[in-house]
Amino acid sequence: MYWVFKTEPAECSILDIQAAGPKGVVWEGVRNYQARNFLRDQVKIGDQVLIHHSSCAQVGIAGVGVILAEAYPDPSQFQPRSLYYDAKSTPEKAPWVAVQVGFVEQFSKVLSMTELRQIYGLADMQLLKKGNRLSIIPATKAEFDLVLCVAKAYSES
DNA sequence: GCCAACGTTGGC
DNA sequence: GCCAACGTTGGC
Repeated sequence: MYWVFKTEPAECSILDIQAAGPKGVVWEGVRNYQARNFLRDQVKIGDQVLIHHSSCAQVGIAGVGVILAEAYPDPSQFQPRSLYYDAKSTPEKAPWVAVQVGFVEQFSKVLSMTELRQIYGLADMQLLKKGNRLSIIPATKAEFDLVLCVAKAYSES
């Protein structure tokens, strides 16, 4: 499948994923049940992920990642010092999961939402829908390919 | 910092 | 299990 993962670049940017090397980064801190369900049940090894930078100066899709490891208990839920600590989590009953995300490519330019909205074929993309707050969003192959195509067009211009 | 759109909580 | 109040997300 194809996905859009939202991240705050101050936390984990496309460059951080690149810097992490072949092991990739731990995609942790998802604390929304709908997003958790996607992560736990449907995100599979080899799935490709559009990395979307949010809450920052340059909001938009910054590059591509790939799933290197499927859902396992999110370590941050057990760490009292972590922002993502969940006092109710126990090793027996751990509701939150993490995956491992590896680097594929960084776009030559962050694709903003206004730019993407202008692309014929992306009109129905969930990421672009008003009020969308999910941090793990499924995308279609057509949408994924189109976004890559737009990124490529920019890199050649 | 505004505010729309959700998600979560808790009294009943 | 309803629903109002409150909290959070996130683009702008």
